[in-house]
Amino acid sequence: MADNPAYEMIWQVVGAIPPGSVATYGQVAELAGLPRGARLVGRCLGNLPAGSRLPWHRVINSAGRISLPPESESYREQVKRLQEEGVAVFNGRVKLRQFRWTGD
DNA sequence: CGGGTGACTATAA
DNA sequence: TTTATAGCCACCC
Repeated sequence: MADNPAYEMIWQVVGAIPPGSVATYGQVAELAGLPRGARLVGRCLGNLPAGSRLPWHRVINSAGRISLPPESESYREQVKRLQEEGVAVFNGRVKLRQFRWTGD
């Protein structure tokens, strides 16, 4: 687990994003109680252990784009998973960005 | 303690 | 629409 309690909040919020939907780093941070913690969310996801079941692929940046280097393996993984959930992605840009929130 | 870094954002041009 | 700038904050030298 994390030493930083904020990480657990982030994990909880990210894990609550329903399939077929996406949220921005800033949105996740705010819901986690970290109004300016967008970068922390990015750091947190970057620290995720391989094999984590957290749906990190549902988190994108405020421009509605995937925030990973297009040539990276993680990028392809994210696009693949999103498309499998029915989220349209075109050249790194996510269409249908319905920030559905079931409210926890 | 200081400086650099980055899966971020908002704003301006 | 794109690029440039400036804030942001935990983490790592």
